[in-house]
Amino acid sequence: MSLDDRKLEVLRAIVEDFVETQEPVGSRALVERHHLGVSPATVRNDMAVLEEEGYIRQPHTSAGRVPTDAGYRLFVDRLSRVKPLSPAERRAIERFLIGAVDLDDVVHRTVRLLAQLTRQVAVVQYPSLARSSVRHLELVPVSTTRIMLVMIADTGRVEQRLVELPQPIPADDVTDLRRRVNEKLAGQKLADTPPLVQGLVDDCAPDSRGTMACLASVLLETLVERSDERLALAGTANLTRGGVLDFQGTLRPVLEALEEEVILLKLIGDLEPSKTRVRIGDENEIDNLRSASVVSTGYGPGATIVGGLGVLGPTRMDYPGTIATVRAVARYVGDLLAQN
Amino acid sequence: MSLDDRKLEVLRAIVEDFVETQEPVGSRALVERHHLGVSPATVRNDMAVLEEEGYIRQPHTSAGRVPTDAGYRLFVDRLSRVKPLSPAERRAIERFLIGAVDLDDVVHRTVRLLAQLTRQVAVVQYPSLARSSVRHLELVPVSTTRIMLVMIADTGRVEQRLVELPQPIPADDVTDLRRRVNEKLAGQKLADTPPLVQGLVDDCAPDSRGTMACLASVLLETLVERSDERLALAGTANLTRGGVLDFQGTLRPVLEALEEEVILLKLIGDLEPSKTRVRIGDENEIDNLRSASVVSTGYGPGATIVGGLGVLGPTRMDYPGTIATVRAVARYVGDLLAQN
DNA sequence: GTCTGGCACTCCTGGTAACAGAGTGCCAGT
DNA sequence: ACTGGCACTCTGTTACCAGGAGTGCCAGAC
Repeated sequence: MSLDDRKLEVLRAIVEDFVETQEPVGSRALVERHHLGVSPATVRNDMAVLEEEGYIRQPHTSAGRVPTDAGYRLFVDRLSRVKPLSPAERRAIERFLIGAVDLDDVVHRTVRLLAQLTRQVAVVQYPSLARSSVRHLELVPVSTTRIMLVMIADTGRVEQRLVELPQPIPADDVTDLRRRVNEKLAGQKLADTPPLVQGLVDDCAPDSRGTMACLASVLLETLVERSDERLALAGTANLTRGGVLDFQGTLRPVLEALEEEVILLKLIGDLEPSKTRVRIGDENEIDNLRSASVVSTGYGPGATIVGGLGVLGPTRMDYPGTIATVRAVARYVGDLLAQN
Repeated sequence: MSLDDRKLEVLRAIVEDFVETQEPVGSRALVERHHLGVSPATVRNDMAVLEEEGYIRQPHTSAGRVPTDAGYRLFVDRLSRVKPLSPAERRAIERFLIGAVDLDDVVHRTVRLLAQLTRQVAVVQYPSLARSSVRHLELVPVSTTRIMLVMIADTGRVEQRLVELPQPIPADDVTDLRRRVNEKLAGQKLADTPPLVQGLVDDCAPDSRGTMACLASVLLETLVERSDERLALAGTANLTRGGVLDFQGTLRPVLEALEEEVILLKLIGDLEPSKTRVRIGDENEIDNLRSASVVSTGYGPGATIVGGLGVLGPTRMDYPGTIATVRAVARYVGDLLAQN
């Protein structure tokens, strides 16, 4: 059976009230706060159906109703319009992001901003290397048999690794090496580099091939394979809002999950282009986060995506507002990156 | 009046029992668990004195006694021997730290190790720039009027900043600039560089002075003044051990404080050479941490100190064990850095 | 068919009272 | 200087009760 309009309206009212008050909502309060034009008894009948269908439940007999994960899901998918941001929020975003001096700063400001605006835990992934391109590769002789490899990506990220050489190398050769490497790789997407790196070794004169091979392996390992996606986190203190009620009594599992970078990356990493993703409660694959919801999206200059960002909070969260904020921040950060 | 030996012994017993059980300890339990050779009544008299002196207190009339901050202080200063680490712990440290591939990795492993061993929140400061020396400065032309400045410190830290030039600069001049800058600064302690940087500008030919001044200001700003000491954090989930009892009911202020890098740096940053510092409860200047204790120390290769590390937990913590662990980890990390 | 008012029922909440247990302070006695 | 004894105080638990909120269901109205 399908739910008629009024039942959906009742569900929306329940979600909105519960999000606001944090308390199970009963039929009387509902008709009073939202002018539904029907009596409590009618609402009760609707509620019975909604409960039957699994969208709401009662904590105990004769308590009000509380949305289930499925209820939130329906709410998000069909019952809510994304709230436009207030001018104050827009201003806050702009004020926060202009004046960032480097990439680190951008990421840090962004994550704090996001945490502050949504009043939840915010996560921002650094622009992913795999999706960036090489701006420049620098080779710095540290000793005769060691050079420091520094890669600068177009997003501003910088990565460095020490390369141990099999044999001493004269300074002039380093210059030559630098030129050759840059000619081949500068401007290329990192994801496209592996065959090019291989080409570099193949094109090499036999006497310097050992050195180049060595360099190449570090290049591959560091810049491509090693998926050390960094990220920034802020707003954990927001978990304590709403007392012990959210997260079924204990922050423990949530805090644990937040410490695992791998988990966080999985959370905000699955990016579909320009789509905001909402995972509600049980929809999270991570057991520790079964009592939490995650709103995430990708960001990047223009239409390309170089990283993800998002927020995590109790399932009882203001989805429309949060989604709007996450999207807006992502867009601003993308624009900011595009300016470089 | 001074406290005689038995009173001190009673205090020690109270601290130890309370740390273990988390419950106010009464006179009867005390004589049973520690063979003090006197009756409960006697212990009660001693307790009355200890309370008079401010070392213990009763949560309410006719509850057992609980140590005050002053009590813990006395315990740490005079009543406890630093516990030697168990062989298992030593092995854990070694196993954890070997295999670190770069500085980032070392710091991350260290902070997790520390959190795991002490079962508290761990903080590790990256090797401070101010205390490091310059290994190499690299200048990378990004466009004709922008160059990327990359500094590599002897601790392995790398910092980069973009420099906007007042006028276009030919590639050869960049090479020259790089040589001059390195000749002057490579190998110098960062703290010593400001006058040297000034010297660079003064020695410059007038036509390139504008460029050099520009570079110099970024150098000063970025590498010296900007005290963007980074740090790593782990083990926040440990705050939830001991239920809501520790931290007087709410993690809120503690989590907030942990988000402020400035605060954390202050906590573990005040380093006196090779001394372990213990701040107990109210001794913390930060209001949010009045219910917490911090054990911190400096680390670095040999006798020099390049950064701080430490742990934060409830005042009710195992001080001897924690102090021992913090020291041991700091020493191992120092040795590790010395190997580079 | 759909909605509504009424009613009995369930369950949570808060307050009170009673009680056992733990711990103390103090005092007189060794 | 220590100890046993005793009265006192406070907590935590349990039981109980009344009040309130909310439901489910049913018979009747539109």
